[in-house]
Amino acid sequence: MDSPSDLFGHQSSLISPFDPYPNPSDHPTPSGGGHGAPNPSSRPPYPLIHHLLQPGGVPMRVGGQLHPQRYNRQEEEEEEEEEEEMGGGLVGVEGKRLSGSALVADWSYDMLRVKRLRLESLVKGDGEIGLEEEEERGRRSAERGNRERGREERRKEREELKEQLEEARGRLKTLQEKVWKAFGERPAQEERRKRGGREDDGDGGMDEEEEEAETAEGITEEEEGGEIDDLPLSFIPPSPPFYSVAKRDRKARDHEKPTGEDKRNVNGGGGVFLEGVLERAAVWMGCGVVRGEWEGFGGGGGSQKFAQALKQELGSAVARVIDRVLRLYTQNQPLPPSVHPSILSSGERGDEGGDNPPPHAFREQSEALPLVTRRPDNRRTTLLPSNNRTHNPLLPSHPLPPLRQPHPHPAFLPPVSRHKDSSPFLPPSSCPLPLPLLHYTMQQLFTRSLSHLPPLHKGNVMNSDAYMEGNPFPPQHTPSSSHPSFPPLSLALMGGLDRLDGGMQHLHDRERERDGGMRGGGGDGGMRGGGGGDGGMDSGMYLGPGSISFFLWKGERERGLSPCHLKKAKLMFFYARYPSSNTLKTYFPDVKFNRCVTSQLIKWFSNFREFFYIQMERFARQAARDGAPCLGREGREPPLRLGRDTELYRILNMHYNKSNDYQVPDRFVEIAELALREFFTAIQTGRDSDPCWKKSIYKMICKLDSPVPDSFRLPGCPIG
DNA sequence: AGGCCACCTG
DNA sequence: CAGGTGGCCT
Repeated sequence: MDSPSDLFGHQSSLISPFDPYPNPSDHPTPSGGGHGAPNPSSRPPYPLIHHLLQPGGVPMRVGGQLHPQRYNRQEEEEEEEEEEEMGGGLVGVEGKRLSGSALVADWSYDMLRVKRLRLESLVKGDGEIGLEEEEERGRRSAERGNRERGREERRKEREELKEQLEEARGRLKTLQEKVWKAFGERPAQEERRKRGGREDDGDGGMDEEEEEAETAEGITEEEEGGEIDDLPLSFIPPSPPFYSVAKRDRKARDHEKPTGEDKRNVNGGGGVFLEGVLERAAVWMGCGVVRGEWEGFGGGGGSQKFAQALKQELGSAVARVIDRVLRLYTQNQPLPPSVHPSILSSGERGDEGGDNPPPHAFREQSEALPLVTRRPDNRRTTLLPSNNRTHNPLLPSHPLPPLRQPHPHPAFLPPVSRHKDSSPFLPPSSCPLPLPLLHYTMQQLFTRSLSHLPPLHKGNVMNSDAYMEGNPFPPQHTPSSSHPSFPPLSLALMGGLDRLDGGMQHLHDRERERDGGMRGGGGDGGMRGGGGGDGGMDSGMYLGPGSISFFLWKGERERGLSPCHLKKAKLMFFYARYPSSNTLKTYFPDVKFNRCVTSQLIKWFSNFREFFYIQMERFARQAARDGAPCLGREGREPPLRLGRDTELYRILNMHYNKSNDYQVPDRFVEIAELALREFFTAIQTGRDSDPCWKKSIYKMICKLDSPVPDSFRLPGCPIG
């Protein structure tokens, strides 16, 4: 079952698989009785924990009695120890295994002691019965005394816990208010009132009476189990933004956790995000307090744990909010005055920045969503995907359902009709819709997100936007082995949460290392561009000290390429025919890049291009020969148009989108048409006799890479 | 020299 | 889709 340590992947069983006596029930119990009990002396009793078995070494054995509660407390203490170990990151696995073994071993030890006493009493004859009874009476009396002392101690503990609870409540309240304040939201009281469907008194928070009653009644094992059962809500790992409800549900099933709250968080208004965050944090805290895990907020471990819990929940929620806001922003946000539309075309023209755009705005945008592409001459140029929202690949090319796009904007009309007459070397650039991500503070983003969050939409055939909604993770991303990490974009924007984070410097270092490698230009010369045009591919990904990199789960980037990555690469080909190695690194965040992997990915795209060009040439020749009956419906489609009902379209879709789970972007259709016409013209004019006749076409295609949707930054497979 | 490319081949 | 090769570029 989940426990607070789950959150950090430290749910390592308290019973070590290497423990020679993994299951206490395997050992003779007092009630089970019977002969043939294992002789403690014949099996060296728990050498690993021998020192713990020394007198006074095991606090839970009170007066030789078994105290389940004490065991529980011991267990909790050990959990705390584990978490402290995690926090410090200094204690290895052995330490945890040791504590788990100690627990079992002590129990076994007590069992054996009782068993031995019973055996002794059985072996002794009737003559000794009187003495035995005397001893037994004395022992019982002592046990009664011990029990009473135990009760007394427990009562004191409960009182202490109660005090700690009160203190914890106060601190939680303070924290909550700080959180609300930080996000400019309504006060906590209002929040609690709204949440208080089950709370009649409007007192908010957890039901105090109920909770206190629980605390006062003492903590039985059953109640402990109940508390633990409540935990999962608190320990749902950070879900990736755009994680579809269906996938979330499946994921949640894997976690054996209820999903209602998460669904609500996804579908509901933004306020519910924080609601869920604080609620779960409160649940966490409540559990921790009731279970006596905390030594008070000032006790170090407790406050740290709560801070981490709160941070995690906030991080998860904020990541979703940010991504949703960004998506909404690309749909609805008018052009801010600080960003001039011209930067779009300049960026797209490959002007390498230049002096045109307002430097700060330009840089910030390019930091957010630059796109590095490459020319056939092996040079790179940095484009500005965020400015290319005219062809916003985040948006479906067809009209959205009303709920998804309540305020249609002319800029989002299908781009085909707009650009078909433009020069093939000048990518369409009308009606730019920049994305001034970093002009908005966290608070602004959050506030905006709270105002209008449309419900999710999921269709059978996913367009790019739907992809963003429902980016699942490949089957191999099992909950135990991998938790989704946040997309870098969110990571960059989530730095505001760092204040809640203490350290995790080693993770940050790893993140910085990754970032440095990418920003350093990868292996092939890096990016060009003057002015403030390019801040590097991942400038927006830089993570400050103690940053959100905390949310990257260990091992996330320790993988090579999988069939899912191939699939993703194919889908990515719709946007980028010539992705740079930096681009690949950006959009395959769960892949550990080395020279081999990079080459592999580049080879894939090389193969994709090869197939693409072969088909283009083939159909162009066919069109030149037969008058293009293979393209478009005769008499209705203009010549050399790649209708979605054409054979070429079918072939391309079959190759790059075999499972048909992705709608081919209009942009790709445009580019295919363009390539088709170029091949066609070259063939008709006889240029194809030139051995280098294809190069110009390649060069053209190379310039037409589109921004890859941000959703591709998510790790794993794009479509389930 | 190393990276990336198109091209060829299996 | 992978392996190999040669060309081009930095």
